[in-house]
Amino acid sequence: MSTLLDTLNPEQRAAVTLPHESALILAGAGSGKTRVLTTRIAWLIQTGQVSPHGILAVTFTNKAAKEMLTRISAMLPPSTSLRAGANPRGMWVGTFHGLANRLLRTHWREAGLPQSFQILDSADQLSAIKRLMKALNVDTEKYEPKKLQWFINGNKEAGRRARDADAYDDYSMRLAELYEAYDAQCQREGVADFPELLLRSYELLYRNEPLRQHYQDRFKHILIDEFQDTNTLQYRWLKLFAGPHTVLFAVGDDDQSIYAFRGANTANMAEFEREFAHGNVIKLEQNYRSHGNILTAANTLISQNAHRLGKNLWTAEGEGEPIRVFEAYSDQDEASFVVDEAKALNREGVSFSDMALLYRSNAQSRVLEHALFSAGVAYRVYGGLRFFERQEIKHALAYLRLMTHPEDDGAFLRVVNFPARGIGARTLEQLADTAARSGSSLWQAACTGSGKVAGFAKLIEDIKQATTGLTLAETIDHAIEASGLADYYRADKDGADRLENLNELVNAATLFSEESEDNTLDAFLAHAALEAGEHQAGAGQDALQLMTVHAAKGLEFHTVFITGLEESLFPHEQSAHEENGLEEERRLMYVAITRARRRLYLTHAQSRMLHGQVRYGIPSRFLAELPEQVLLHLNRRAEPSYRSVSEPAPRATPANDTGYRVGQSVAHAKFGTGIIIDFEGRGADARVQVKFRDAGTKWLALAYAKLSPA
DNA sequence: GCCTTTTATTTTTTT
DNA sequence: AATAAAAGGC
Repeated sequence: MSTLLDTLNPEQRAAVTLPHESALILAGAGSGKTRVLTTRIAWLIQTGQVSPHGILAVTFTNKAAKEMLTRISAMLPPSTSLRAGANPRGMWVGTFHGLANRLLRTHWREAGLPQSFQILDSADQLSAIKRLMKALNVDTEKYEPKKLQWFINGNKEAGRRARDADAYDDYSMRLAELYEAYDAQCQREGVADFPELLLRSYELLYRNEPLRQHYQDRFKHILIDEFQDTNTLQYRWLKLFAGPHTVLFAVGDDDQSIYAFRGANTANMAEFEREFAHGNVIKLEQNYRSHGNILTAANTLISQNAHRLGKNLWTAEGEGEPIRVFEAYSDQDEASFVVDEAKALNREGVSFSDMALLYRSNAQSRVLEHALFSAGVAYRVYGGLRFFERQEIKHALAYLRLMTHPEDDGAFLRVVNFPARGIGARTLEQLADTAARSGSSLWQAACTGSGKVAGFAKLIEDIKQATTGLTLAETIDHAIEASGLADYYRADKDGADRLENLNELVNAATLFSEESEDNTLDAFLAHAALEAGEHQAGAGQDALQLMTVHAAKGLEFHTVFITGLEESLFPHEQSAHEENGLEEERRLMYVAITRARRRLYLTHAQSRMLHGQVRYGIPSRFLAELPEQVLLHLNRRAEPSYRSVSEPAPRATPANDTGYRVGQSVAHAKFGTGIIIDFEGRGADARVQVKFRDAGTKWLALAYAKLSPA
């Protein structure tokens, strides 16, 4: 027992062994947050205060859930061991969405869903919305499908159905109407989008007293990780599980709240303190991860946010190395710098898997990947194009969905004519009419019809017949062949990759059957929707880790490269239009910095390929917000020293008599500093377009504007 | 009705 | 740059 607690500091120990009352743990980055959470679970079980059956632990990502299970089972004696994925002792550990799904699968009847209801991911949801708008003849110029999706999800995440939605003018009232129609369509087709999983299970427990009583009695302890990321609905969801005797243990860090864009509400922390913790708040401020300079940088940066609960991390470690700042000539130059440094570090003994290459948005990984590939450095990309979101996989999944749940019109439309079987727009219109008139699904209309459409229905039926009794993997394999998907991609000259991915899907199914206790097709389809990014080939190898800053939360590395530190990229220009957008970007930067244990690189490029053209950027304001004494500027030079061999020397700027060139930093008496992004005319007529750090982008006549090189 | 070419649009972050 | 929607030819 004591061994569990031996290595904890006093605050951590206090948190782990808190008596039987709810508490809020404010845990800074690297303060042992996950450790405290998992140790508390192990401690509760070992001291016999609760059986695993009575524990509910909620996380946000699948990665975190897996990590938690692994750590808990390592702390408990083998007899109590918990297989990853399965939970023989009945502990509930998972993401909000995963647990909501579990609840709805168990109580589908009470929740008013078909047993085989399907889950729509964001892309599925958007196409369902487009389909709806088309059927209702909505002007998609005036009402953009994306806007409607945003409206629906925003309302659901706030716990509001269409009738309660914020509607104050004609426009939003129309949106609310469409929201209602969308929900009706989903209900008709027996599908649920992500926020629906939560809202539906919330309503289930809210309305069904015996059921609520059952779960409130069952779960004695509820533990929540990353509490700052909960949205209004998730918080209310949690509260339904909490009976009068339930102990809630919430761990969070307001400085790491980076999901406001999907409804996360940091006010939940204050609310929780008032409603449950009653001043029972423990701060974990000792950081065990990073050296001093890295922490100083992080603290200084985050202190510039106005909205904070307040907290300052400290470390017992020394200052460590300075933070290295590198200004690259171009994005390619930046990439080769990173590759060179990573290789050098690797030679010094740091494994590639202990280095992370972070960026603000997924699109930035391309150039980096290219440089790594050319240099022969193994790397692994997290997120980005997710496996289960590839079109060939989506097609295959659509066939599988039709087999188990034929009312899924979205799946039907996706593959009814893919591969092509002579069923065109005209035919489908007629089919949709028939279906609408009889209030049935496209599938039912197809079955009663004749010709090619009926042939398609028969094809699905045949596949279903032929696969009864087969294993999950065999079923999927057969469906891929019989549907004609495999042949289609075999005939396609660019189809080799896609064929391979389809093969990989069969492998994923095999793996899933081995690991999961429920190996039905429905369970696999839910898994595909909920864990779209978890399946990635190439694990286990010593590879450099590439991911967005968002994806890096909760992880740590010996060395971290933060790339693309330019205005409008990081902070992202979109954030300027959002309320408190800049503060969220700063928290994001804070998260990025605090991922590093020993060494941190911050890089930015003068020019970058963006939207298909070269753009000139100015250094991110976040660089200026860091204390100069912890920084080491690796270069301050005009010429690139790092350039890949394949890349041609930078184009010489056309000779002109002005002494200025595109890409150059300049200072203006009134507008401050900026960078020249375009040039026009010569001599006395010469004008330059300058992107200023604070004053926006302006055209200036060189003869009048008093510019000076900066 | 199918398939290729052109045109437009888009790009934040995730369950 | 890359992809989706639209248009045009077969």
